[in-house]
Amino acid sequence: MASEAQRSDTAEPRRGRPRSEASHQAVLDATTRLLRVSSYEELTVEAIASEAGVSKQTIYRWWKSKAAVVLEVMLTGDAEIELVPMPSTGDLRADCLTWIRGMLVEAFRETHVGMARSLVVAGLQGDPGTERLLQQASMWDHGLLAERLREAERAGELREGVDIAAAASAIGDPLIFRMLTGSAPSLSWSESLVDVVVTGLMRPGAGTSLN
Amino acid sequence: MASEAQRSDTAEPRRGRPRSEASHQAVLDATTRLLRVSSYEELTVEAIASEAGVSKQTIYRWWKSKAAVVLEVMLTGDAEIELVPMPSTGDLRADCLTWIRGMLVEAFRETHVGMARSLVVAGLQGDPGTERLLQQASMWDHGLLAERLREAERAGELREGVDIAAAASAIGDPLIFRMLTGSAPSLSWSESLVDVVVTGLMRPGAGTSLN
Amino acid sequence: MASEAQRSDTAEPRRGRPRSEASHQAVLDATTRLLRVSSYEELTVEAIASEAGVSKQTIYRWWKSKAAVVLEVMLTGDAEIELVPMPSTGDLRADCLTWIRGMLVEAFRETHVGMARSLVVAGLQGDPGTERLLQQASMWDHGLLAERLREAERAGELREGVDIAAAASAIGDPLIFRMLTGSAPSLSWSESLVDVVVTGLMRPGAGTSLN
Amino acid sequence: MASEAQRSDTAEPRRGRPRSEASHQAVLDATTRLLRVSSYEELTVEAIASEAGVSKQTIYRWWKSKAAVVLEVMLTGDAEIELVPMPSTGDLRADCLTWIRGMLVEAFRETHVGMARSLVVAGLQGDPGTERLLQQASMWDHGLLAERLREAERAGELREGVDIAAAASAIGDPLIFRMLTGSAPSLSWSESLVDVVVTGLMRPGAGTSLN
DNA sequence: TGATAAGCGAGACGGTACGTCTAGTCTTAAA
DNA sequence: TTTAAGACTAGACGTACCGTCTCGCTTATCA
Repeated sequence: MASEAQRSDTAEPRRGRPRSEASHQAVLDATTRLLRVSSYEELTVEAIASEAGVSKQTIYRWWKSKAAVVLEVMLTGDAEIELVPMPSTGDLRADCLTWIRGMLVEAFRETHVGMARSLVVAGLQGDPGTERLLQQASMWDHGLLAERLREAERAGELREGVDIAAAASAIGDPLIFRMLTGSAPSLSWSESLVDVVVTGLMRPGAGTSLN
Repeated sequence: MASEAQRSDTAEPRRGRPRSEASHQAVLDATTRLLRVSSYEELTVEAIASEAGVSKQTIYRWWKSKAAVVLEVMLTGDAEIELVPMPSTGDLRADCLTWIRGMLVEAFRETHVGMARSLVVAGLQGDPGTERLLQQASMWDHGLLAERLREAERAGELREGVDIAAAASAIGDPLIFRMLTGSAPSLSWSESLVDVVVTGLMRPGAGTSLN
Repeated sequence: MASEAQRSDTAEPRRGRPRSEASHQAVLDATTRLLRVSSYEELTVEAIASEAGVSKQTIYRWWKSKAAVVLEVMLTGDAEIELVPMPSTGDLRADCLTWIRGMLVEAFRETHVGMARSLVVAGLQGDPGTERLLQQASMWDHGLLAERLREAERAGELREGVDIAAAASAIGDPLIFRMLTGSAPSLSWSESLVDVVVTGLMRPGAGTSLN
Repeated sequence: MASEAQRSDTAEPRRGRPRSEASHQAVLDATTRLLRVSSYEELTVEAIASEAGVSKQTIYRWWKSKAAVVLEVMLTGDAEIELVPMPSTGDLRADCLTWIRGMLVEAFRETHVGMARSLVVAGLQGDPGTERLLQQASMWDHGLLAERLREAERAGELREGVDIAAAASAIGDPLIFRMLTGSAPSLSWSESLVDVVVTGLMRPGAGTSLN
């Protein structure tokens, strides 16, 4: 990964020609561009090099595999998976429903599906290093969702002792999974998903059920 | 997929030498065997052919790619992903907790993780045909879980109008997802996941909360 | 070769379905037809079978290899390499010159060149059986040429003790060789070839030199 | 052919890693070695690569087919077809007879026969490029023979206007042809061949006939 | 100001696997 | 028993990428 070579924050001035930041960025850009039109499997290091106007050696000097390049693209947000904003009106159930309706439209766009697949395949290449990165992938954090849940927790709306991360996964992971298989769920399925989890989270009596 | 060529149920007598069922099965067996010790990436068609004592041509005659072979292995249950049995004691919450504790032990064995990864990678190869198969994969059905939920529904324990499939996904998909990334969740995380969803499913007052 | 299986002239009635002479001939015809438009290398047994409306097994039942089929086509004259007639006016030198001028036109047609090449390549496949056939190939006999020389010998025009076959080869082989390499010799080269050999053959004083 | 890529005598400095001359030579050597024990048909590109310690791609990078490799081996004399020396005692007839007696022994050795066959088969693969090379093959020049004939011509021993190349072919081509078919001619046949042609070449009265 | 040390694009290298092709054999049902 | 059909094993084909290794060149720091 690139970071390894840059970790010399204020260290010795590194003799020799310094790393070309232009080349570095060109590789990431080229990869992003290519992933928009091809799957991880179809993507080749040679194509990245050619598209970036960079030599293969330069890629291998800074990344140890194609998976590493793809993961850096993903994890540094170069591919910018546009997230739907999470509203905060005070009504947790309503906010989550608004959010998931937006996700159904946004997350199942072809480009995003392809990106998510690339990320997963790259992460599953069997290399322990990339695997670790996959686990950290911010994409799986369901960050905005978890944040909104924590807000509700602070407002005392939730039952005590529930695991916020687990609850966020209960809503977010099924969404991601259907994204990977390319089959967008129906609106009612999604709403029911949110309803069940939110109901299970909230203090009895607080808020209102969907039905 | 193999089934294409056999669809002539009662049709014309099929001239020429018939397909060798022995070879067909040998390929599936060999693939299963190899997948136990290597990842999808490491698996090669040549190795399958050699292990099965079959010529490469025979593989390509009946399957159009390595992904197709792997998917057939998975989807026909040749790889037999052993599921943890789902108890049915009458207490839905307790049954689900028992089940998920078993899954934490069983599903995160190295072999199962490898199989699940192979299935996903094979399904994400960008081919529309294999993609369709991935969506149908029985593995994602969370079959036993959904069945138990339906049983509770028939017993009138659940709130009305909830989508059983969505609820099963809320518990099952996070589990599969962590299986893919190779990071087994903690027991408390898993229990909280079950608790939230089951609570959200059940009629208020029915059953008891974990806390 | 086909002859092996036919030797039962008036023998036992041969049980079972009799050999299809039609298939036999169809194979030879198809081969001839295909060789007119493709080289020996490009010719495939499957193409012969398909063109002849015959199964591959039928071919292998009667011939032991592709080379054997091609050689039978050649050697039984099915491919009928049209020979230029050899005149016999009494003037050996003039007759030979007339003949070679005709050969320059006739033998270097694309079809004949292709056939000769196929014959040679088939014969050189390293199989002793086909090799023997190549040696016997009537094509190399320079039959008409040798016959005319013998006529001159009987007429007492030739020096004594010369080997007619060797002399025929001295004229014929260079012609065949240039046929194989696809480079037709010039008229003057050919005439000089004939002139030198005929001069060397004839009794001093008999006939007249070209120059 | 390899020469194509090297033609930049004094041209641009050739960027990138230069061609490995070691690999080039290793391929030619390996091919020569393999051809000594196997026919052209039996020779495979994979075997050449393996024997040369070179990758298949390197072979295909510089030669477009197996035929091209074999032809380069032949035409650059790497296979060194040992020629029998041509004496020059002043007596043309005697010299040619000495030469052909040597050829009968030397040229029909198994190795030479195999090489000649490989050269011919390689040249007859139907590719215009290799065909052209076949025509130029120095082997067919009958170089030493033609040279000796020209010496006699300069000495004024020959009739005027005869084509030396044609005469050399009249002796050399029949020899090559029998080499290809693997049937060594008899001594008397060979001597008669030489006698007829030399007699036809020489000025009447010069030299003496065999009989 | 030169020597030394990387980094760079280009592209050849040894490998490995791909998916296709053909040879020649084997197994059906029909004739 | 032979036929046409067609599946079978075996193995070479030529291509595509992989990840490594020179080249000649450029761009830096250090002496």
